[in-house]
Amino acid sequence: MTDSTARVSPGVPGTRPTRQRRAVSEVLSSFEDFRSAQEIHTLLGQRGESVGLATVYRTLQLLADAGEVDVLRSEEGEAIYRRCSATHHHHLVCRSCGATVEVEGPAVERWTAGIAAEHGFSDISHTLEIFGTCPACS
Amino acid sequence: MTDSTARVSPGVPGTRPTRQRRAVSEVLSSFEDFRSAQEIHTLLGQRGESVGLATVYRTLQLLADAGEVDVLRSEEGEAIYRRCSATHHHHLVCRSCGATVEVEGPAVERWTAGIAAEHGFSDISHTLEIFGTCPACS
DNA sequence: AGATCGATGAGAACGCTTGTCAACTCGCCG
DNA sequence: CGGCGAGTTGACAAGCGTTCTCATCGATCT
Ligand SMILES: [Zn+2]
Ligand SMILES: [Zn+2]
Ligand SMILES: [Zn+2]
Ligand SMILES: [Zn+2]
Repeated sequence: MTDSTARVSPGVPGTRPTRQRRAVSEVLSSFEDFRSAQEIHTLLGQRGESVGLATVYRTLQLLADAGEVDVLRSEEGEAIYRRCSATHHHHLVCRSCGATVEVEGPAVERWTAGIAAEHGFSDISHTLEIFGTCPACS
Repeated sequence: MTDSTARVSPGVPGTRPTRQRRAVSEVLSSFEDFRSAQEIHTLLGQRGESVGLATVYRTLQLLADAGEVDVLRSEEGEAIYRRCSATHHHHLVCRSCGATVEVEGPAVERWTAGIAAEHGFSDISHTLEIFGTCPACS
């Protein structure tokens, strides 16, 4: 406390760059579509960069908390992950091939906020995903 | 087959009116909020209308397939159910007590359709749910 | 009533996710 | 450079929601 230097990074959990974290991060960067934790775990094994399943889950959670990946639930309830741009957005996903397009819409953001306020709800979050068949798959 | 009377109900699976199915249906009608299958199972027990957990799941699936209940996933991935109106709508759900408001918005419907068309996607569906804290829970 | 076939319930099985904990690593300091 | 300490890892077990299995029950039709 009396120390003048404010070291932030070291000493703070979840900040150490390890082989495993880099590997997970790289795999995420190499895909455009949403993938489950288990798929990522398998892919890592195939690449020869074996990483424990628990570590994959932990790393994905870190990345999600840091806002570096988007998490959403497949219709079966499985969590799927994808590296996304930092700003708030939603997704247009192809049901057949998984291709994903990030979409934005100030109008929708305003609408949800308005609806929530109108009913006195606070601390709002929302999910909005669009599913369809992409041109290539039609 | 050569019989002229077209009997639909008998012989078709998932159509027999039993005590258990009526019980589940009634419990659903007595609540305004989304509830998990397990909560419904517990509630049935408390009412003295004990129903097996597997049967609760089966019945909820039947009702969902028939469009009589809406199913959505809580943020933790659990499936939650609620008897809803027949027309297309979305939900404003309290994270803490489960209180639910059905909301509609032609603007949003138009927006999603527009985005999808813009990217050449066809056969569109969408999910849109708003989560927050209701006035009573603030 | 008897036959038929869907429906039920108890428990096992399943798949995804999280917890446990000893061994390990990275970064730091002497 | 070697040791120290806190964060990190991995194998495994445990947790949880959901589905499956199968013997038994019961609704409907004859
Ligand atoms: Zn496609
Ligand atoms: Zn949004
Ligand atoms: Zn509430
Ligand atoms: Zn809609």
